[in-house]
Parts: sequence; C-alpha cells; structure tokens
Amino acid sequence: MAARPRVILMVGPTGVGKTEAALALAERLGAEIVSADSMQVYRYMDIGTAKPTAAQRRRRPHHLLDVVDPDQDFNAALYRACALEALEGVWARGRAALVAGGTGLYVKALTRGLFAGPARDPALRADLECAAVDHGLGHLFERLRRVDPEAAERIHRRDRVRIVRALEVFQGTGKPLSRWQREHGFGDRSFDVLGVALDRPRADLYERIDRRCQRMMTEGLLDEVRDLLSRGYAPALRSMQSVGYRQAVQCLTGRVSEREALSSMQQATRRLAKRQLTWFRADPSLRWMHPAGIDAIDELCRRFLDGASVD
RNA sequence: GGCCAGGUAGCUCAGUCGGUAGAGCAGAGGACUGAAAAUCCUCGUGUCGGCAGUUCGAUUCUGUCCCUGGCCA
Repeated sequence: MAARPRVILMVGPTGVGKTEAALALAERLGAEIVSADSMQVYRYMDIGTAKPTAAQRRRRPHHLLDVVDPDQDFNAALYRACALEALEGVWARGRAALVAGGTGLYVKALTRGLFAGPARDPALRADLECAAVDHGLGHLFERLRRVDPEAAERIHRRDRVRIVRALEVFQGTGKPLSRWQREHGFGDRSFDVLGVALDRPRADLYERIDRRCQRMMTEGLLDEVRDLLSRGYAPALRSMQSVGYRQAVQCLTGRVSEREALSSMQQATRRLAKRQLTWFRADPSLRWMHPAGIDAIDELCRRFLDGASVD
C-alpha cells in the first residue's frame, strides 16, 4: 500500500516567531511553505499582516500568499481548495510540505475537511441580517431554536455570525447545520500530519507584539492603508476590519491619534494571540515547542518524514 | 521647613455614618465546520501606605511616621 502523503504543520499565536522559524525549518528540510493565514492571502496588505518579505520569500517557495484582492471573498473552504492544490504541487515536485500559519479554522479545514454544505449565500444573508435588525437577534435565535435545537444549544444567543450561518445552512438545504456537522465530524483525513505549535512565555510574547506593532507604524502601515483606501478598498471590508487595518483607518479618518491607534492595535493583537492560543490548546495532537528549539523540531520532522513513528 | 490634597486590585478611581470592599480599564480562561485578525461567553481577596491608640471590632476615628502632588517660604 502506498505511503500516505505527509505534511508538517507549524502553528502558533501572532508574533511568536512563526515566519522565521518556518523558514529556517523549510531550509533545513528543503520544504516548501504553504501559508495558513487568513489575512496574508490579501494582496497589497503586507506590513499590517506581517507577510513574509520578498527577501524571505526568495529563500523558499511560499504558497497561498497574495491570492485575492482585499475586496474579494475568501473563506475556509476556498482556503482548503487552494491549499490542497498547492500541496499536490509540492508533493509532485518531491518536496516536503510545511503548512505554517496562525488561522486555526483554516488549518482544521485543510487537515480535516469541512462538511459539504452550501457556501455563503449573499442574498439569504442579507435577508437574515435585515431580520436581525428589524426584529432583533433574539428573534433569529428563536427561529433557529425551532428548526435546529441542537445547534441553538451550542450557539450563544448573541453570536450573530453563527446564528446567521446556521439559518443559512438550514434554509439553503432543508437540513439542519447540526446534522451536517454530526455527519461530517471533521472526518476528511487524506494525509498524515505532524503538528508543532509554537509558544513562548506570555510576557515575552506580548513584548514582541508591542514592538512589532510599533515597527509596523514606523515601516509605513499608515501609508499602506492610505494606499488601500485610495485604491477604493472600503473600511467596511472584512479585510480592512482586521487587526491593525481597523485602527489605521480610525487614525487616518481623524477619529483617534496615531498614538491611540498604536496602543489599541497592540491590545487587539495581544487579544488575537490569546484567542489563537485557546484554539490551538484544544488540539491534543499538537506538540508545543519554543521557537528557539529549532534543532529539536528539525529532528522530530526528519523522523516523521522518514516514516518513523514520532510518538 | 510650613500649609493643603492624596496613598484602596497591575492602572484610574468609588466606597465603607466603625462590622475586613467594588466599578471601568488592563489581564486570565473558554467556545468556534464557507466572515475566523471575525463573532461570542465566563472570571474581581486586595497586608484598603507603616506603626501605635480608642473600640467587642479600625480600611473607616485619633496620633505619629513614610511616600506622592500642589501652594507658601
């Protein structure tokens, strides 16, 4: 029986040092890097997403960076499709594949699949959002409780995004979200994964985050955002609502000072890092390492790629 | 040196007519199946500046000392 394809996965909170660690590891292993970052997929958003620089990208091939414009839809399913295609290419070239990034849902979508339900339906969503405004979110939640009590049990009554999605799935397919999810159960596993999660002491992480945000400002984040706005990308876009961009827009429109924008960006980034850690902690298959432990990570990866058991 | 105002949670402060205290922010933990850098949930014990006095009981009243800010010399 043919050996299943293998991928190495490197995840961790923003600012922990993933980019450099992944690059160093990829160089040692001769691997190609497949990004798992929901914001680095956007073109023209470089400084604020801490996208690998041109110089870094020359060191090893990178995939899934700059794949859409900031006003285009992107989501976990598209990510999965693009990333699978990239992985096929890497394998075809006989290289090792290193998936690296901080977007937990994208990583899960890639490694374990998504239920085969409907994509988002803009017209239906618009209706649901209107209903939420007209009758209140509680009304939508009650509707969900009637059609999919199991989902309503798990989704909080104030979680607008998930309530709308659950109703969208039900109304689009006549089948409750909870049933789609139960039947799928994240069961698509077409390759073997060695997952490494990076972390460092919280104080170090936060200090790095604060410094990095400051550096983004001096490296021209505000100019980057000014440029995005002048290309016609509206502040309401999902890409423009992300950490750093949101605050930069507030600064450019005069609602906050540059100083305030920086400190709220630092805080938002710290909170993001914390949420990422929460996500990754829930995955018992990950091996937690300090980014400086590159030798140990390298060693582990070699054994995994050679087909040995890593347990 | 004198006078005044302060010293309470990591920070800013509220409060206790004497019965050992609570907000905001910071922070922590969690959820997550086509918006995920999004969206959402939960969490407040701290020598109430030190010491002494009064009191059954002091963070609260009194004295004293220390510290900070302001004004005067």
